Amino acid sequence: MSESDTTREKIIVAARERFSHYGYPKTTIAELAEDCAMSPGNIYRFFKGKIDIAVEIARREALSAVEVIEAVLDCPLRSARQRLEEVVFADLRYTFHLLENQPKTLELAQIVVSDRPQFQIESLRRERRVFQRILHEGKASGEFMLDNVPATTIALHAATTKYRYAQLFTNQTLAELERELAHVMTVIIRGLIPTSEGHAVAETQIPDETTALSFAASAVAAADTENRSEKEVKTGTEEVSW
Amino acid sequence: MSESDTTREKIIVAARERFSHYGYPKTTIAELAEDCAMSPGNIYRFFKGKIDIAVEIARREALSAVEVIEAVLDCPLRSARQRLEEVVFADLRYTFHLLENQPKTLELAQIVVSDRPQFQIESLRRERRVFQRILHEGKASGEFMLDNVPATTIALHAATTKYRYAQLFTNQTLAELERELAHVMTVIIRGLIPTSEGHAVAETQIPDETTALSFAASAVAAADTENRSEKEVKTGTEEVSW
DNA sequence: AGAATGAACAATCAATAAATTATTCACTGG
DNA sequence: CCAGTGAATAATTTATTGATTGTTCATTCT
Repeated sequence: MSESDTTREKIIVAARERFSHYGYPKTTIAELAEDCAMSPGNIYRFFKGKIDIAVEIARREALSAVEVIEAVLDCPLRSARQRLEEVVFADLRYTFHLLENQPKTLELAQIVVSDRPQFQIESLRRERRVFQRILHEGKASGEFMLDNVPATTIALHAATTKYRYAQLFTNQTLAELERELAHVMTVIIRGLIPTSEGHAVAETQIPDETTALSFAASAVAAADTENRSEKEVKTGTEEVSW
Repeated sequence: MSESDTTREKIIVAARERFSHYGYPKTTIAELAEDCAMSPGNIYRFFKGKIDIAVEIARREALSAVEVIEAVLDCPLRSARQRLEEVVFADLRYTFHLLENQPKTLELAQIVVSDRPQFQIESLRRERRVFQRILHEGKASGEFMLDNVPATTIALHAATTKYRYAQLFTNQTLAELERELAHVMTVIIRGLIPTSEGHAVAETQIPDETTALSFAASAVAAADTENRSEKEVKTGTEEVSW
């Protein structure tokens, strides 16, 4: 068992080297086999296919990334607020530098996610757990006030989406993103800190789809028909924010 | 002038029809010319190139989308909070349905943005103006408390990034996204509503890059070398959230 | 003159062929 | 039996070519 484990490791090491140097697509099984001084066929005794080697590498690196973020929790910081801020900024900086310095890593991740969607879901879940732990501790200590820890965790995670792998969404600089994130965190933290008189602010209810927008849509439609002669169906608008 | 203007409109109408039916790439200038009963060369008296026709169409649709959102403001809603919620949910639903029903529209937008990055920046800016107006009104009426309207606008807009063209980032259903967005808005609104004793919660400061993370990174590095024999440089992690 | 043409040229795309690669499996040596 | 092989095959990628398309411009209407 130990024997075949080290062989497997040898393959992973060789693959990591080649993937990060030349990229996943340009690395061939034959090359990996040669690096490990074995035949191509033998690789398949350890991995079901080429993609599975990439999945294993990605899985390990995702785990170690969360470890980096989690380590912030062990650092002697004074408040839950500070922990939260540190973790979020660490995420921004870590992923920003990653995309900046290791483009092949992004490529690998995209390939893995594109035919193992579950991979992404699990990675995000792991990350959320870190958030949840901070919120939980903050609530227990009375520093934060929230009625629903899991829901707030999801909210926090979603609201900071733009600051994970930010270059996928924007071409702002890291400094600009940091300034922006500080503003986002200011609002969020204010929403978590308890008020002097228990919290009075009710939750947001999902508005009815027909309430305001249908009013708005019909108003615009009316304005539209005034000065346009086209008879085609309204197809909507564009502009993208990825 | 009026003559050449209607010719230009004729081209736009023909292009919109073809683009939405067959897509931008599969529509040829020769076809547009035929639709307009003119020669291919004549198109170039009205547009510098094929892409500029797409830009004009996208520009108009982006403007009319903001009109739809803006119309929410004219609807008789009671509070700034409600306006904010309506606008954000309208955005989610509008863009969600757009991607669901009009895939060609997304394609067009991506093509336009990919060689006119400025287009996206301006579209986002227009959208942010709607947010800013609501925040400004809410502040004036005393319903919201914020020291810095432009900064809070940016924060609000950034925190809701995931809910514009959500399918680009996730494959959650609309209902799931709505539930999530409600949580996000709950936290944000709580951060905007004034406390009984003027606001005491200080802004988030951008943490020093070295403070917690360097501590964390070295801790993990130490743990790593314990049980791994690879000598390669740490290349970071993956997992993507688009 | 201004408006429009359509042949000409360069750039891009699609189709196909050629080469490379992933994967399998009957086989070998220990 | 187990670790490993490498030639055979299936799948994918790359290269090549021919056709299509975007764009220009000298020329023709009106």
